[in-house]
Amino acid sequence: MPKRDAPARKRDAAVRKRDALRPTDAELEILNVLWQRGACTVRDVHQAISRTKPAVGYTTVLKTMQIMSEKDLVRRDESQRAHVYEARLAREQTQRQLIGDLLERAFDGSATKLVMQALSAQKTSAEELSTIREMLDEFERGES
Amino acid sequence: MPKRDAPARKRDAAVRKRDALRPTDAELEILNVLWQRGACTVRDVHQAISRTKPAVGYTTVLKTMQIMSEKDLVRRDESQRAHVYEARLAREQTQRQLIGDLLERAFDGSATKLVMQALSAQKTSAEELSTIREMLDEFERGES
DNA sequence: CCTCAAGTACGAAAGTTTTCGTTGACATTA
DNA sequence: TAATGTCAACGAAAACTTTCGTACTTGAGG
Repeated sequence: MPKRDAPARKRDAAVRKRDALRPTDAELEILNVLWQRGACTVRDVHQAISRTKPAVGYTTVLKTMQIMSEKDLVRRDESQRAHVYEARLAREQTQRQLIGDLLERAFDGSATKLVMQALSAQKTSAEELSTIREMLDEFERGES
Repeated sequence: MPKRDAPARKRDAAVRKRDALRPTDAELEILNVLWQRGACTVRDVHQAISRTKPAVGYTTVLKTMQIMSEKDLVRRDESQRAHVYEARLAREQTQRQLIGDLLERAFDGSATKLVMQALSAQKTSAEELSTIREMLDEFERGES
């Protein structure tokens, strides 16, 4: 008869805590606001999101930000009545994490392939191409 | 009393059908096998995955592949007893889709920023850098 | 002190993803 | 043909995500 006993599968909250949590879509949307505007209250974030995305309730944003606080994706300053939230990681750090993740999951770890697809995913302008070229120069000086 | 009435939220399966579904983690793992080995039976995929990832049941893989078939992520040939599955999209297409998605969600649409983080996400070797440089040359010739 | 507005906290529901046990159909072979 | 093995289908549980209603708390004005 079916009855698997308490699988205790997957990462549990405690384990998850510090190991490079991948933000979900809704979380990333909130992080984008925090990165753009710096430390914010829930109301700030809610209003910012409402501008582009019409219908999402205040408490939905609040709840999500509370969860993000538990996951340690954001830091919360409770000294004021309206708590102030701040992204724990810099945007670039999270971006690298997301890319690293995608690299592993879909590109077999090959940054070259990823860059190649990134450039063909959308037409890249001449200026962008030369920006990237300069970047490569710097990388070559810095690393190898 | 709390009781929101049948929100019918989110994309429903029918709507989702054709519009560039983002494969989930488990789905992507299966797609990786299909891209690498071509058309496969469930058993093939299960064995391939078992090699790197120890404990995931056969029926789990089967069910996931059935769902992928419903979502049209894979095509299924039922003419044999052991159905044969094949990725519907080429690897590169899916990669571009995933990148496009990430670009929007976390990079404000800037491919340049993404490339920059991709290169710093992992140390890129000199050979890789020159490969990318060649790629840029081609792009410049081809496009602008 | 009382009320009102602005906040947070709580909990639950619905949606989505991942997991797998069980069943029954169909082959192979002893 | 009966036993054994392989497979797809089904259904459901558990984890994860998103959503929001409701209740409680607190500070400001009256």
